[in-house]
Amino acid sequence: MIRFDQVQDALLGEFGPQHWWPADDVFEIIVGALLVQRTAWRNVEAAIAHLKTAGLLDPDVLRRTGVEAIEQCIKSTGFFRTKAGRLKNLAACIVKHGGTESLASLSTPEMRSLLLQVDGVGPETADAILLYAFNRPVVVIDEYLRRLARRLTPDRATIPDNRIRAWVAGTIDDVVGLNELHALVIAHGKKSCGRVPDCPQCAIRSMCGTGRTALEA
DNA sequence: CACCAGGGTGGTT
DNA sequence: AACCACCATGGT
Repeated sequence: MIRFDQVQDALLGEFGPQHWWPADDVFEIIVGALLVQRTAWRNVEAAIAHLKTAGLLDPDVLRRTGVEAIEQCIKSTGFFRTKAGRLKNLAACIVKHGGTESLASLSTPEMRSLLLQVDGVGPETADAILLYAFNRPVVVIDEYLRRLARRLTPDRATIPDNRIRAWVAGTIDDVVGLNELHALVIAHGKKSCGRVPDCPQCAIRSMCGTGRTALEA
């Protein structure tokens, strides 16, 4: 089986450091993780700037703010009605448990199940929050990673999420590495080679399938 | 014009 | 359990 740290090295060589997450504040990272659902990041930046200007980038404030005001700020992210409600759900959950500082004392499994109880937070968003906002060593699994894992196997077999987790964690188990990996996987997936079978042009090519691409065969 | 973007939910087979 | 429509704006 291909070592995932080698995959990461190859991606790093091709795409360079991604320096995620582009924020310093914990709650801002959490808000960004929610708003970026099915949305390009550049459209999230404007929304966060609006929220910051309006003074809404705080759990206790956001929790008690009307949805219309929130919708106005986040319109650029799409699904703004859905996301305004989800932001309030998240803020309410955080306040209920004493703020981000108190949450930080929870174990990773505890925090994960807590996040998953919030309407609008699914597995990927929860894991992104754990990794990028709370610095927990978590493997964030998205469609890009599933696709990548599949093409790295000899028979292109679909691999269950828990297997992907174990596979990645086998060689990448630290926060910095997992942080960089998720960002690199997305950078790779967004490029055209990420959608073409066996990555005919990129650094991953030699690792796909049996080690030979369809083009070389 | 069509298609995609750092998903999740609820309903239907 | 596997699909499906839906959410909705902004860029290419």
